[in-house]
Amino acid sequence: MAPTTPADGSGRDRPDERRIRFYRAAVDCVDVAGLDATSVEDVARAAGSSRATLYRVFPGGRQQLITETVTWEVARFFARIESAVADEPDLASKLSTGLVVGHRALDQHALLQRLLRTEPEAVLSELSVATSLVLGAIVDYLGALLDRARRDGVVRADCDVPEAAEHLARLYLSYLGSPGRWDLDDPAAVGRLVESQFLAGVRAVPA
Amino acid sequence: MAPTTPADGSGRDRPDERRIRFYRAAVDCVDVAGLDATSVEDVARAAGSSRATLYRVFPGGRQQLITETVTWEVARFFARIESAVADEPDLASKLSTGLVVGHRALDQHALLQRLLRTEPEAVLSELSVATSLVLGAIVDYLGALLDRARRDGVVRADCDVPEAAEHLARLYLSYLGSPGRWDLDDPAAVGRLVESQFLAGVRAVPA
Amino acid sequence: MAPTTPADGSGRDRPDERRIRFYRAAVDCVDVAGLDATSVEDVARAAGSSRATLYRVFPGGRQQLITETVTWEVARFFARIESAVADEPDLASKLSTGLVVGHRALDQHALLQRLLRTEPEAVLSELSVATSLVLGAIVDYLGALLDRARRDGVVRADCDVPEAAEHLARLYLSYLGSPGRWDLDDPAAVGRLVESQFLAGVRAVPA
Amino acid sequence: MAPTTPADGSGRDRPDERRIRFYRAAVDCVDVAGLDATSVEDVARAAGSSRATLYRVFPGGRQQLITETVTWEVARFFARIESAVADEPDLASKLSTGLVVGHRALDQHALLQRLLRTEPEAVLSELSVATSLVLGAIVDYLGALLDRARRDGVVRADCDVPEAAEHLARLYLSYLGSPGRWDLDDPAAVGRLVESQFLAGVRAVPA
DNA sequence: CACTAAACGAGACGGTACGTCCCGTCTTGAA
DNA sequence: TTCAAGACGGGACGTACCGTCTCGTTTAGTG
Repeated sequence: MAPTTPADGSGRDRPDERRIRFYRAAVDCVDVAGLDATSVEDVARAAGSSRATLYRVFPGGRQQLITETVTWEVARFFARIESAVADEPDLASKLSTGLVVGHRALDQHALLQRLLRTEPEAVLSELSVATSLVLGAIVDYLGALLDRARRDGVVRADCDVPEAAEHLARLYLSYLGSPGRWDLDDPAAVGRLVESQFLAGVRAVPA
Repeated sequence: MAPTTPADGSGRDRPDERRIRFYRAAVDCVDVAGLDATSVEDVARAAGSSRATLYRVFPGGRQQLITETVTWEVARFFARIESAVADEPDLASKLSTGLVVGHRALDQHALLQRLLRTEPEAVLSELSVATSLVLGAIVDYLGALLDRARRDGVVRADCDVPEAAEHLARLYLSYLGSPGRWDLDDPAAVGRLVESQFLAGVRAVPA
Repeated sequence: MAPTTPADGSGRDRPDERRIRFYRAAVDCVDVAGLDATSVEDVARAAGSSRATLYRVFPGGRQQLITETVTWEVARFFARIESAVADEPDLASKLSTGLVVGHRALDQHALLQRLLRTEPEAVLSELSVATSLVLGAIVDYLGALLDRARRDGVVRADCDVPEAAEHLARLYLSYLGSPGRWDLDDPAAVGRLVESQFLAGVRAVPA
Repeated sequence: MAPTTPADGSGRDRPDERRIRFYRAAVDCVDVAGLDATSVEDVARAAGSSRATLYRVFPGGRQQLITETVTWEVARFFARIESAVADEPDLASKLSTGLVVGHRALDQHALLQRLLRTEPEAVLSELSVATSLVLGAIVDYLGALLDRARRDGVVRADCDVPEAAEHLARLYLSYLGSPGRWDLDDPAAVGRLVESQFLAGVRAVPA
């Protein structure tokens, strides 16, 4: 629970860094004690700051602090997935890897784990709020991929790209959130999942 | 904010009725003032009871009250959809009607609206918790429908029913939650959505 | 903490016995847990009864129960001293024995000890209330003794008996309550105390 | 029931003043409504403060507040007597005046009156607790007086001063608390009381 | 011996106060 | 000026107890 120290040794840091230090502190605290048991005082102390300063940075108080922190953390979560997927060559492998990596990251993500386990009632909401934004981002990302795939002939020419992208994004988030009968730790199973549920409708018929 | 009165004029009612009276009171309060601004006292008063009794009924306190209330309300929400869908003849129309009715209900549902608008951070979580249960229920429901549809020859014989049911359920919840580009108020559009995104993969090829 | 059982085996007993059973139960409870930590429920259970019955016996509730119990216990306390003193032949020895026995009884009296130690704020009051009554009783008792002593020539003939009796009673209660520099466990010291402080003014001058 | 205002107009005052403001508020409340009917909230409001602050000042809660308040009030009570007695020339008149003034003060003291009348069960206890301290203080005070009186030849040379001082102190408190047959409003009677019961044994025999 | 009346145990309930905790605001003093 | 430190009012929480009430059962007297 050591205070998240500033990046440099200087006493004062740039506003953004200070803001992020609060994010980190909030994540740490929630990680350890849960959301309800985390007070503004706790976060301020963990950030090596005082409550007064926290309220100066987040005039909206606790509410704003939590909201921004979750948003920030979710963004980092998906950014990590995106970078892991960047190297994959084609759409199918990007989807598969995205599911596997995302699932593993979710497993190892202490914050989300903690929250989903003990207080599902507070955090997933934020995540859900973020969902629409996230969905849009993923739709854009997949849209670009699909576009290229169609030009490459991997995807049916009559495929409505935006529609299909949204469809894929929805499925991706749905399976990532609750895998149901699918074992996302098994790459082969994930491959089958992607093939049968995600891409069945868009694959170009092999001549 | 009139107290939700007991069904009958008797002073004492059956335990279940009293519990449900608390549910109703909680829904009303959250409806009016929001979740964070709703105190245990408020709910007790709205239920025509006292705080002490509320704590006797819900030893878990505020947490238990909220959790049970949201679960109860979500159950009622889907029960309403189910009954609206009961009369529809086939799978496609059930799905379409389910989307339309569900979307409209969501629009008119003051509680969820209120919560999604002002405090997304608390309620969707509950909903998310419920999601797994809800998903399971819908999967079962659709599974039975698909089974019969396959026997009737409407669905491909080689369709993996459980897999397809889960798929449909996921899509249903996803589109219900955030329709994206689709206008769920337009039955024709919904028909196209169901046909192209939901059933494309399972339809028996018309001989 | 076993319930103080009725004197006879019958289920119902005379009202007075039941009342006294409540007194005993209250004394036991206060003895063990202190006054503030003793609830009406505790006393009722210790008396092998129910709260409802206790309220039927003591309509004044907790207040009445406590008041009556303390009064009863104080009466018993002084009654014990009186019986111990009954056998002593003359005034001086009655006073001495009364001090010694009273002091020892006070030491061994768990209730008063407990109360004086942990919650001086509640019990001595009752005792103080009782004081006026107790004072009167002791005055009467000592008045009779002095009367006879004067007739016997042990006490000066010009002694104002009521005045002297009150004087002695005051001194008795004062030294019993807080012995100060006197060791009430040492009979010789008590003898000197009685002689010098109590009786110096009333002794007949030996011819 | 107007809030006891701070001495100066400043918003913040010295800790001691605030503490005393709580004392005064507590005395006022108990004065008006009785001890049992006085809640912590009442005292806080009467002190122009909040419950939270009261608990910060008195971590022991209601118990500590009451105990300290009674101690403070008793000290003020005797201090008032002491100052009234300061001008009297000799021991006898100091005792007489002390009895008269103390009796009158007791009569006019709303708090003690109130408590002795309605809830003897709570306050006298505190007073009793204080008794040992008070007794010691009075013993010291009277001891000094007696010492000088003996040097002046007013008191017998063989008088055991500490013993006599304690004796007088006990009598003083006893008669002050319950005057019995003596009318403490009649200075002549008080004079006789002091002469016959207090000083008879210590007076130097007029040559 | 059955039958009624009263006493009792059990427990739910409203109300109230307690002590704790935390939030958001404010002031003060030091860097 | 900016920040840390911390006091303060306000308010909700969960707990505990009180005093009242209603049940259903047991006990004791009476026809």
